[in-house]
Amino acid sequence: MDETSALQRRPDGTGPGPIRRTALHDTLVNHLRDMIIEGDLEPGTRLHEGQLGEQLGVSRTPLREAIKYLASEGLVELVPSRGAVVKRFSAKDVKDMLTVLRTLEELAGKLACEVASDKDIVGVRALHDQMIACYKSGDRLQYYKLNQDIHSAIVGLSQNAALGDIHIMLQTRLKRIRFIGHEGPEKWAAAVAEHEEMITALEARDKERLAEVLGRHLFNAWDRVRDSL
Amino acid sequence: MDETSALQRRPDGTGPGPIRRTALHDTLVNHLRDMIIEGDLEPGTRLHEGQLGEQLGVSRTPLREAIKYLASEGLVELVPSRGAVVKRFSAKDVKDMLTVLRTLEELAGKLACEVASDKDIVGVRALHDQMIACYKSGDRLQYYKLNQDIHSAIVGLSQNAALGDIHIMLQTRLKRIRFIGHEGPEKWAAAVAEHEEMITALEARDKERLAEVLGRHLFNAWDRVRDSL
DNA sequence: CTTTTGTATTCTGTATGCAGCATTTTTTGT
DNA sequence: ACAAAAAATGCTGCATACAGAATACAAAAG
Repeated sequence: MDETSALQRRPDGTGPGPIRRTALHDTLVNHLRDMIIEGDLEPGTRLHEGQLGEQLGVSRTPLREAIKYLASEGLVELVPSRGAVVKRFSAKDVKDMLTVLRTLEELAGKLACEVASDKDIVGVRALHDQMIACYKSGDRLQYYKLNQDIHSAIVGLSQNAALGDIHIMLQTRLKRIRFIGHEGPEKWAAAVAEHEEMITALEARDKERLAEVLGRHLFNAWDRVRDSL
Repeated sequence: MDETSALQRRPDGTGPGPIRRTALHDTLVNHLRDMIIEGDLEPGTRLHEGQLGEQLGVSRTPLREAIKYLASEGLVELVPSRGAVVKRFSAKDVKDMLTVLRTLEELAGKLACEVASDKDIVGVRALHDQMIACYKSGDRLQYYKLNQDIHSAIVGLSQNAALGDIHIMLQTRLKRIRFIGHEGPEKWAAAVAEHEEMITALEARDKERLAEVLGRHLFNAWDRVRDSL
């Protein structure tokens, strides 16, 4: 087995040069976050510093720092004298998060209609068209990714940094849930229709309509995942 | 001036063993947060690990972990190879945060009217009465603290953990700003009047009214601090 | 006098070592 | 054989040590 862990190698594996271009801290945080989101580390799992560190090829010190960072993000929980465990979200937790997310996206939609430039709106439209293409070709994974990107992009249009921060945070906490919820074809179609409506409202800069669609979209999202909890 | 803060007993001290009941991590995080909020560490200041550690009587390792935690909270910024600096918020940043906070408190108010128990509402009323007493006696510091407590309490009534988390985070980021903004007597009176309205609406479980007052209250708060930026 | 370059110092980033607490296993008493 | 106590194991929490990067300083060249 290759002793140099994947963490310390460049992602694209291109030629020689500095092994590390991004700070190890960020890399570690991202990697751990992905492991949690993708279920490599299930909720309730203890984050074993020694073992995990060896597995990733780093010593305990930077690993602990990354864990503390994630704890502040709310993905893991720190238990005194006992380390960190992956946080477990109840159905109510998820519903609560979606309630907040809904309100925030409604706000973002309204702000976006007010302050976004035409060019930026065209950019979102482009993402949307890509997403539709993925829908038609049945590329679920890419669809899912673009879906998230679109929502983030709309939040970005609002040009409110705090709103962006919190949105990302909530999206991250929910990602693991959504990762599971694979809705059936008819629900999928409904979601796509909602997206069509969204982009139309945005292009028309119709604040109220956009907010309403965004809210409904998330409400339906809750409906789609509630069974799988 | 007491230079040695009692974060931890020094090993060379001959006194009885250091009594550590709360985890050092939490203590450090809270202490650093306070230092930032109260202006001991001004925006733009570099967090000097060696010096700061010696000052607080802890080694660099737990200090760094606390800093990473605060970085995730958004109070400090991590610059690769250069450590951490206290984050500086522009006037627009503050306005953006207040915009989000406003929306969240409106949501919290509506939810609170729906799900809060009568007993809990009585509890908020008690805080309110205390605060009024502080207003009449001119105790600004305690007034300020109770003010925050009331807002947090209303959010608490909504029984939405995610909402609570985010609210605390935004309040924390804004605390330092508010710490500066000392409004004059007439504005203070206006704020108190708004609080009276709030508690009335809450006791009547009047969702829309409570949301409206909370929103107006924060909008005015922005007016009160905008000059001092 | 200004600019540049080489050197020294300081600070961050990471690894390692040690002590204390938790938990589990073994031992002992009934 | 079973329960309780005691020892042993493993892990976390903190401190220290070391290496590399960045900055500050100084000397030399233009």
